[in-house]
Amino acid sequence: MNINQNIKVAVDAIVFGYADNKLSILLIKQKYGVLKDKWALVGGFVKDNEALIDAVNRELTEETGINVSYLEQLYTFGDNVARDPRFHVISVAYFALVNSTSLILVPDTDAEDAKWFAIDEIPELAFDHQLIIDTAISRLKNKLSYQPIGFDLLPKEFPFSDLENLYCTILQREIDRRNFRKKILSFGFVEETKKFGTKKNGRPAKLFKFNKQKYNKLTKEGFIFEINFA
Amino acid sequence: MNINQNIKVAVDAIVFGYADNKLSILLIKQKYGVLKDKWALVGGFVKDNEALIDAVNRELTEETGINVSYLEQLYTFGDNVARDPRFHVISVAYFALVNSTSLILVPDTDAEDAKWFAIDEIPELAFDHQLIIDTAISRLKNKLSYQPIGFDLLPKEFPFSDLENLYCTILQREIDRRNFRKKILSFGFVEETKKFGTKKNGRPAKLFKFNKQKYNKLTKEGFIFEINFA
DNA sequence: TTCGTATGCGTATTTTTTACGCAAAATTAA
DNA sequence: TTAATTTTGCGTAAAAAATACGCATACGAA
Repeated sequence: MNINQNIKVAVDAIVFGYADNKLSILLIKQKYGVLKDKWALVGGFVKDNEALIDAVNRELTEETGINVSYLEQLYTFGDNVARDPRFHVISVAYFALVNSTSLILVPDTDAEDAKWFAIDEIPELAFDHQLIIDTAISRLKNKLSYQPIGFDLLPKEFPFSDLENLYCTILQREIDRRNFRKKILSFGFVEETKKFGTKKNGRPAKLFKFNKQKYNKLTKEGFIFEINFA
Repeated sequence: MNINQNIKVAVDAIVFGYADNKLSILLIKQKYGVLKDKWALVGGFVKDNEALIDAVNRELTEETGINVSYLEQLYTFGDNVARDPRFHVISVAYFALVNSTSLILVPDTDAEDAKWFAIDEIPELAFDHQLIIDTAISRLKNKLSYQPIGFDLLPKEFPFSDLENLYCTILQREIDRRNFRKKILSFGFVEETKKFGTKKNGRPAKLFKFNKQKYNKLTKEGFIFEINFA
């Protein structure tokens, strides 16, 4: 069998972070090529005999040095054959979350500039990266309701109000504080610690933590995570 | 920028059909190459400057001549770099449904042999195609509960018991006939026709049909499809 | 006619969701 | 110091949805 095919394979990562009641995405300023000075997603070409997931992790390390707490394949973009003006490239996009204590960026490793952009302040992007981001946001919104990924955007220990605000912010709707708390606690895998958070005013809040082992155990027993508030 | 990359891009389609209370997948017998006589998914290499979705549709037409009623991207398999023994190939897998009136196969177009295999009678497959199928079945099970794709596996008009059995078969659990009917009908987009189905015994059943326009309209108004029975 | 089988409609019970009142513990303003 | 303000934490009642199940109906077959 003789195959003559000249399509390049890239990976891109949409890295989400959450801080100060805002959802942000990590972007890289291109330093070379026709796209110099344009912002783009973390990503690059896959190497020969390199697994896709290894390629993403490599790019994440090389370009940002950041440690993601969640990573999954999002979608493969390859219906617009002219998405890259240079040649035919398909991009396997990945969806990543980092917890808010890891939000500080290390100095650039690869002579590139990485920066967080709030979701509603994304600059003009290279390629079809805005489409990719829109897809990722949509996935994040959906997943939040049937998978406990919100915890991957928070520090290990957090006050309940932070979790609640995270849901409000990302889902863009109001939530009844008391019912939300009741529901989450009824699951049994969010446990209180003995610590208290320090806030400017108001009653000090107990800090809680997500017990992943317990969540996994419950899941194996048939528990299905689901949060829906009208 | 100079890129030297030698990765091939393929597409594969997992085509589901439903008949006689059984879920089946369409497979193709390989006639050439090292994998001669092995069964494989519908698929092949993407052409230069060909959109991924066009490649899938082309392969579906060339290899099966079948008309799918639902098609979506499933997942891109590229973590096992040796999944194809010949060279580095990543495969963008698609998930397809055909309604049971289109289940009859046309004579082979491309000197290839296509055949339906019940989900529990899949033969040994080429490449990592069993893994791809497992992923697809898992997706089908999930989607069935939050998207009305069951209708894409049935003929235009069907008795309620067929829909109910489809859910039982795919989700592999019992459903209360009466509650299931009540719930589906409460949605408002499954309408009764004046026709009656002909069965061997028992009371003749009204035929129903899925009104897609109505479903789309409700969805735009905020309706969210969901079926969950314990 | 009677029996077996599958359809079609209804109602009661349980569980979950939703709405919302209010005390407690802190900071800030008076 | 005291009162006002803010945020947390707990509870209870009403509304809605899920579940369980009874039973008449309509056909073919014995």
